[in-house]
Amino acid sequence: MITIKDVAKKAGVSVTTVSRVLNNSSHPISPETRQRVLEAVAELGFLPNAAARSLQLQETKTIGLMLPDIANPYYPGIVRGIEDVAHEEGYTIILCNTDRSRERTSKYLRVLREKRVDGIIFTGGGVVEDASHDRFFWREEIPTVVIGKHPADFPSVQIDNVGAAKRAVAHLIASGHRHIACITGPEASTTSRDRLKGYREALEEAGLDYHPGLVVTGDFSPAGGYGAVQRLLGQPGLKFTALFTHNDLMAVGALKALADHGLSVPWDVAVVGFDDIPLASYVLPRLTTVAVPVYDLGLTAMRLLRDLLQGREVAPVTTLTTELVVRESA
Amino acid sequence: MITIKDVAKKAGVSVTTVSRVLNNSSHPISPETRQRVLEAVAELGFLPNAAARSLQLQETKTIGLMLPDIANPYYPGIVRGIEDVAHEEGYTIILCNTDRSRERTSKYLRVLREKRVDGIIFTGGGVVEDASHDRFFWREEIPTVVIGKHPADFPSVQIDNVGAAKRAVAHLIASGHRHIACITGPEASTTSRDRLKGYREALEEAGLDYHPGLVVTGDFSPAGGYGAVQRLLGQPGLKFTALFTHNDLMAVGALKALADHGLSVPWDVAVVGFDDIPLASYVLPRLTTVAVPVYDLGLTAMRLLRDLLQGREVAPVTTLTTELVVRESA
DNA sequence: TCCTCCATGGAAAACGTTTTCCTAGAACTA
DNA sequence: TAGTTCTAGGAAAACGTTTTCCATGGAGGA
Repeated sequence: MITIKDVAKKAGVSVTTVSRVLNNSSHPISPETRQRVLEAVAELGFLPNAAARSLQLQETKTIGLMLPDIANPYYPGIVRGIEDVAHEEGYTIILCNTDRSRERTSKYLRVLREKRVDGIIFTGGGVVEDASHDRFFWREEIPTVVIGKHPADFPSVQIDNVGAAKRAVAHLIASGHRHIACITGPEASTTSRDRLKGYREALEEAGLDYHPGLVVTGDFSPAGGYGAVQRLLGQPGLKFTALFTHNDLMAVGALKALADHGLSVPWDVAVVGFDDIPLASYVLPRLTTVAVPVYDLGLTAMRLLRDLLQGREVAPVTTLTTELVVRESA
Repeated sequence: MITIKDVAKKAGVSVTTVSRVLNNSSHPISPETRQRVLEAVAELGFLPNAAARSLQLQETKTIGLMLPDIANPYYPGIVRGIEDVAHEEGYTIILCNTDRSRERTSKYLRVLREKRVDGIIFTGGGVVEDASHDRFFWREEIPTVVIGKHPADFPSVQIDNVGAAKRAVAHLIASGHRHIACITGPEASTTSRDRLKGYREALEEAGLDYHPGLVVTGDFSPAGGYGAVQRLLGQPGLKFTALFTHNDLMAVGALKALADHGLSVPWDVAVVGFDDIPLASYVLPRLTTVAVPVYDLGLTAMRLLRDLLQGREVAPVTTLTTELVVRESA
């Protein structure tokens, strides 16, 4: 590997000088010298060693991105948003799939700390039980911003889950539905809790009774949605004409389950999802859902982190707006 | 930040010794000393600085992953496969979205080289025009494995695109179809070229004529598939009862276009896609498609890279098998 | 003429590790 | 007993940068 010394030798100057021209330091350099250095750099194809640089500068221009699972279609949009501004700002991203597992999370956190990442963006950790764990692992203070909710008090970017859910359910009610089932995420998910809260608020506001039998818990996966619908349909006396699922993946599973049972959407049962993942508009019938601005979520998260790293003050929580996009399923 | 020196001081030993116990070097260390060091490490919460380590060891335990766009549902599965073995092997992944842009690609390549990544996994670069460009940027020899085809001769993991396409089209023919349209990817895509080749071979083998008017080019996106179908339908005398699209995303767009035209699938026109992205089995009608083992593609790519990094010989090309999964659309 | 200041450049320390030599004593071997 | 081999540990060089000082020579001011 070719180093700054080789460049210095070739240009007939000291490494100091090479470093200065490469970083266009304010220290004066004669035009001829600069020229010679640049030529040497080009001829040798020199690229500074980032490790050496980081060691000296105490910054890595790298950030860690922790999310549950990149294979979940909810996340790639976020990642793209993050990556686009990171790239623009000269940061590089280390991808960490946590699988929401405590072990994987802390193992990755350790690596990120060893690598001395400048910052961390964390998402999908809104799991109440893990509070102590999370706080524990972050004691070291590395600048962090969170997408969604998190027990520790990092700056966060979120959406108004309860409000959005409430509007979604209100839409169903406005369409005349009185018996609205609900498929939630895992019990521990704060996101799902908020969406459930919105569901209940919408019901209450419309003077409708909350019927616990109508809410079944899923796991945010299509299979979970499919199973949930089967459980719903399996209860003899249970009647419902609409379905609110806490994410699109489950909605898609639900759609299939409904079709398998010969129920047609939206005639027999209307369904509205949450997230507006890309596939939502391609499924048949096209899914009515709450559009979460995933790309923007990522974008602003990274911007916040950048501000944090530049020592600026950032808002403790910034809320992005969602939109109910009405398509064919409800 | 706390360093190895602090640990050494606290344990009353030299940094040499600390380093030795931390790396369980073969150099003998008395149990008591080891104990004292470990305690100091734990008490201080010391984590070695990876930059300093890399500088000395000349390895970063980091690999670069270059792909067109993580938001394309074809890729997350691959990434997961890569990440899982990387994590297991102690490697960390830097994510690079190239957008298939020459500029972004070379900018990222530069960063990866500055960061001295131990290796690179490249995918989605099978674009013939870029041969010189790619070769140029890789002249520096950093161990690389490629998923799919690539002009430079790196070890690669691929699938048999022509064979798979041929079998898919043969399936349509076996179902009695004689007029089979085809929606391709961009002209420059080698993947698409291979799939087109398979299409023609299947036709030829069945003694059917190849009709250029039946193949229209898309761009691997749903919108591209939608538009392609419209163009097909817009040609007055054109008749086709089946459609082979070069990826599922376009198939999904095609499904929608067909529905919008009042054509029912598979009765009026049968469609088969390619990739078997997760959504393929949730779209209605469920999509018949060629299942590409994306996770395994990533898995083996990373394993190959690991072998490469360990100095082992690896096969120049390893081909994974695909499977035609017949669902409802054809 | 002497002094000061500026333009230009370099030497060396520092960043935090790993590893190559060394050293010193203890335990063998002959 | 004398030499050799282990065991246990440390000093310092090296990895490749950036940056703080310091040096030199010429220009400008008195």
